Amino acid sequence: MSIPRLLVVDDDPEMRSMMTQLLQQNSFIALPASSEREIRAHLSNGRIDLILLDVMLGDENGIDICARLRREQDVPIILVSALSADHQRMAGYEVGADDYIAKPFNPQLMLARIRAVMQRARRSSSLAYRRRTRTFRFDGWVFDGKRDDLHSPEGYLVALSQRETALLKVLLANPHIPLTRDEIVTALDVTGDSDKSEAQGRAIDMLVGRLRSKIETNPKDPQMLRTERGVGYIFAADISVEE
Amino acid sequence: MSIPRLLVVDDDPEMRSMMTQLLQQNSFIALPASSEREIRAHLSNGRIDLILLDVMLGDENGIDICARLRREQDVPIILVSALSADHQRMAGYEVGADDYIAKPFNPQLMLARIRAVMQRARRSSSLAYRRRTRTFRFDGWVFDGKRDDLHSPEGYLVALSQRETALLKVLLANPHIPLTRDEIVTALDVTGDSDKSEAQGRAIDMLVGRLRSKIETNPKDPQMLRTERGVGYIFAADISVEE
DNA sequence: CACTTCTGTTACAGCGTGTTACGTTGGCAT
DNA sequence: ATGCCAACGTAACACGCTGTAACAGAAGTG
Repeated sequence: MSIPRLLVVDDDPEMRSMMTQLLQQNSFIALPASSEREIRAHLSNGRIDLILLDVMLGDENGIDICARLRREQDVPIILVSALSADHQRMAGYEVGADDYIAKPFNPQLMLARIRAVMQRARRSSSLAYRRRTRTFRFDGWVFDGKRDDLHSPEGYLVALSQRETALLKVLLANPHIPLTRDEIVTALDVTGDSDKSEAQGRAIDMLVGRLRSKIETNPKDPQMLRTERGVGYIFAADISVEE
Repeated sequence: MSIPRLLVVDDDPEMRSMMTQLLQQNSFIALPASSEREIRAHLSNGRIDLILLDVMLGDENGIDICARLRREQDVPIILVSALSADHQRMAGYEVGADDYIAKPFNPQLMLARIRAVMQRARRSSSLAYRRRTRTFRFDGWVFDGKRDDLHSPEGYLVALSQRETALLKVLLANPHIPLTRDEIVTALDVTGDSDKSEAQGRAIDMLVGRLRSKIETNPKDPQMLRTERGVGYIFAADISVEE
C-alpha cells in the first residue's frame, strides 16, 4: 500500500499548516487546498485517498461542496467544523460525508477516524461479488458451505434442506459451544420479528432430529450433533476449516 | 436495493428494544443479539450489513469482540458506548471499528452515521457495477448484457426472451442478495404501474423456472438461480464483471 | 389473416417445515 | 431404589410454498 494522499481543505492558513504537519508526521501526504476549484484540480490530476473538508470556507460552504462532489465522485470525505450541533452534523452526513469531526479536536482521534474511513473504503472494494464460503470437514464429512448438501465419508452426496444447511452452519460456526434453542432460532430467523422467535415451539428439535437422521450413523445415539440437556445443542466433533 | 439487516448487540434488553424500534421505524431489519456467539451464529448464516456493538457487555468486551471479528470479516461495525473519553474512542478505532458513538446519543444522528458507514461500504464495493459494466461471467457462462442471449460454458449460444434477460440483469446486479418477488416485479416493471405489480400472481416463478431450464445443467437442482423459501430468489454464483 | 413466440394464469402434485401427541430418557428428591 | 417430572425424540399430521404442465391471451411477423 502506497502512502495515502490527503487533501486538506481549509481557508485558515494556520489550521492548514497545523493539519499538514500532523499528517506528515504520521506518514500521510498532505496536499493543501482552500477552494472547490483547487479540490477539483487535484482530483482530476492525481490520486486522492481522502478529503478533509472544512465546512466554513469564507464565501464557499463545505456542505455544498461535499454534496456536489458526491454526485460525481466516491472519494472519501471527512467534514471538519466548529459547528458541532446535531443538526449541523446531520446536514453533513446527509450530503454524503463519511464522517464529521467537530473543532477543536484531539489530533490522535482525528488520525484514528481518518484511518477508519480509509480502511472501510479499502476493505469493501477488495472482495466484491465473491461470496465468503468456507469448507468444513468433520469426521470424514465434507461440507462445502455454498451448496445445500454434503459429502459423506463413504462418498455419497447427502441433500439437505436450506434450513438444515443453515442449522449446520450455525453449529459449525460455534464449535464445542452449546447453543440454546433461542440462540439458534434467532440466528436462523431471517425476518427480524422477535415475536416469532417465541412461538417456535419444538421446531428446532425437529430440525435437529432431521439433520441427525441424515448425518449420524446411529441417530439414536448421536456422536456429533449432541444435546446438552436443559441447555440446547452442541456440535461435538473435530472440525477443520478451510477458507 | 434490499432492506439493510443490522445486528443490534447489547446486553441491556431495554436498550435493545429501543434501538430495534428505532431501526424498524426507519426501514431497517434489526436482529437482536447479546453475545459474540450470537453474532457469529448470525454471520455464519445470513447476510448482515452492519453491526451495532455495545462496548460493555457484561463479562464480554465489545472492543475485543470487534478486534476478533475484524480479523475474519469485513462487515461494518459501529461501536456504541457510554465510555466517551478520547482514549476509549481511539481504542475502538484501533481495533477496526468504522465509527464510535457515545451514549446517550441523538437517534437521528445515529441513523445518519449508520447510513454514512453503509453507504461508504456499498459505494466502494459496487465500483464495478457503477461503471456501467456490460459483461458478466459466472460459472463459465458469459452474459453480454446488451444482447438477449448468453454463451454457455460449452460454447453454445442460448437465446433468452426480453423478460428473461431483464430478470438475469436484476439478479446479477444484486449478487448474493435474496430478492423478493415484489422486488423483482418492481425492478422488471418499466411502466411504473404499481397496480400491475400486485396482479402478477406466479409470473415470476414461471420466469425463474424458464430461465433455469435454459442455464442450469440440472434445473431440478438449481445451483445458481436458487430459491429462498418464503422470501424469493437469489443468484448464488461467483460473478465477475468487466468493462 | 394465419402463425409463431412470448408471457401470465390456473391447477395440481410434491416437498419443506411447524405443531401436536405420545413415548422415552435422565436427573433429582425422597 | 423408586417415583416423579421436566426435557427430549420422533411419528403423524397439516399447511403453506414452490415447481411445472397445460392452457389462454398478447404481441409481434409474414
